[in-house]
Amino acid sequence: MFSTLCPSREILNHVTSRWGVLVLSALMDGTHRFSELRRKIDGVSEKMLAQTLQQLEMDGFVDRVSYPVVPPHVEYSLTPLGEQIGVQIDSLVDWIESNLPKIMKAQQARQG
Amino acid sequence: MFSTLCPSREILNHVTSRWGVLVLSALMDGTHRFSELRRKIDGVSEKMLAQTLQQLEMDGFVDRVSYPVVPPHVEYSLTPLGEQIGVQIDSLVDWIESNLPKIMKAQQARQG
DNA sequence: CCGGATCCGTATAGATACTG
DNA sequence: CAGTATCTATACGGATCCGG
Repeated sequence: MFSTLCPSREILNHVTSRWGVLVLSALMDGTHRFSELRRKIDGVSEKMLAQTLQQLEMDGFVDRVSYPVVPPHVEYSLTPLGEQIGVQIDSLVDWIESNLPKIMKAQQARQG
Repeated sequence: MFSTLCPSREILNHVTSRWGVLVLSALMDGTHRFSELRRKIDGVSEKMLAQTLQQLEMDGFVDRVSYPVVPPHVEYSLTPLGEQIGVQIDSLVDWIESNLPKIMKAQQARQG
């Protein structure tokens, strides 16, 4: 188990953050604009989306391309590194979705 | 993309929480006592460890066995469901660890 | 003594309103 | 449209207490 404040921990915290997971998963479908991501990721605020995208960009997982037009046009996509970690994330998300019935049933059994 | 406050989101938040990831990963090595986990997971406070273990227990990923002796003896282990999701988590953690050099280099390149 | 529960202060996550 | 500024909520750590 690696130690506090080491780089791995920072990366892990960014990637597994509440919105980091969903952003990476969303970008697995391809390039998206800011507002597209905002609509696609239910419940995310503008601030958290911007912040999460900046973190993932600094970590080298997300590529940001800004076109100098008005109104602004910015496109986000995964870098090769981002696609690789996106596979891991999607695997986790898919596992939860497909095993949700089992999980719920296990929760219920524990209640009784 | 599933919506806010749906069960999948809750599970995902627990599992990918700051300490949830590390607890699941630690328990992949087998049964641990509370204090063992506390030592193994660098930087976790007693409060957050207890809280995280309770969440994961309620979700059906962690099994808690308390022996009525003095001093108290409590053992934590993964349920079958927990082991399955632990595999996903470990896969993610391992990927980050083994790709850390690449990630750091990508970060550096972005700085220059 | 171990495994928590509880209270409190602070740091960060988060929503809302505003700007270029 | 794509963000920032400002404000509020909650996550978190630390100290303390407690029951077995």
